Amino acid sequence: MSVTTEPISHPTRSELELSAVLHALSDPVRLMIVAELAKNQGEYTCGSFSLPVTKSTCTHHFKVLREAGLIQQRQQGTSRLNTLRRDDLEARFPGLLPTVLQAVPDSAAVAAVTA
Amino acid sequence: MSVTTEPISHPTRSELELSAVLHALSDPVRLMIVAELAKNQGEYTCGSFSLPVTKSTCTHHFKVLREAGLIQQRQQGTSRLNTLRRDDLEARFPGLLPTVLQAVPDSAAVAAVTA
DNA sequence: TTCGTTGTACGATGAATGGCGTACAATAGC
DNA sequence: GCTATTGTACGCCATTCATCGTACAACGAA
Repeated sequence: MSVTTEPISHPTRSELELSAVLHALSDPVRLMIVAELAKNQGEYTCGSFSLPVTKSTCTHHFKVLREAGLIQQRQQGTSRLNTLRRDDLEARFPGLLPTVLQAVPDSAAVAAVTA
Repeated sequence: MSVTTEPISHPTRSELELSAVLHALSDPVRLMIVAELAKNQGEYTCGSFSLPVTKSTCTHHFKVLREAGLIQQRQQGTSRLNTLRRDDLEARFPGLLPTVLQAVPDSAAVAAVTA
């Protein structure tokens, strides 16, 4: 990708805010992303999700998720690898992520990881 | 209050949507309201919360909470009594409400029930 | 009946949001 | 070196959102 030499910044564990996290999760597209990341452990490129939006909108959603502290992004070559910040979330808001994920409707599973 | 003869409508249990619930909870003011309602069992008038916003903004937030299915509103005289829809939420999204409430910072408790 | 209380309705406003297209930067591969 | 891939940046747009002020409706109490 590009990164334009800007370092990828993430909030620290203690900076995580409940409102921000809930807001990040309140969008269906972002909920799909998180649900997919949660389903399989590991790192996934942005492009590996088949989302119902364009590339640029995707970038936007990943940015929101990152800034809210839900995901970690790491640059590798031209792609950006995404990981769920399970541990940090669990430490700050115990049980929140698993509970929300359990409530995600299966219809959101349409966002299958294609790669 | 007024009600203007409009009946108060609520979504049914099966109509509750995760995104809407999370969105409703993603605002600090609404989170305070819900936290306060959760702390004490029972019905509370809108005016019994000391919130950092004006009356009209309050009305707005209570409406959002009601339309998302988080609270139940019942008219009694000039006031409107609010209750948390614990059972419905628990049935539809098990564990969600308790988990979120547990994550609410104490600073939100500033919104004390005055009456 | 006349206030005072409680809360809604409506309209305005500024900020944020989600969406898109285009341009381009960085790297991988040929 | 050239090209394809991956993803960001930026600008634009329409919509939603949180907030407020004012007006007013409904009811209780004096």
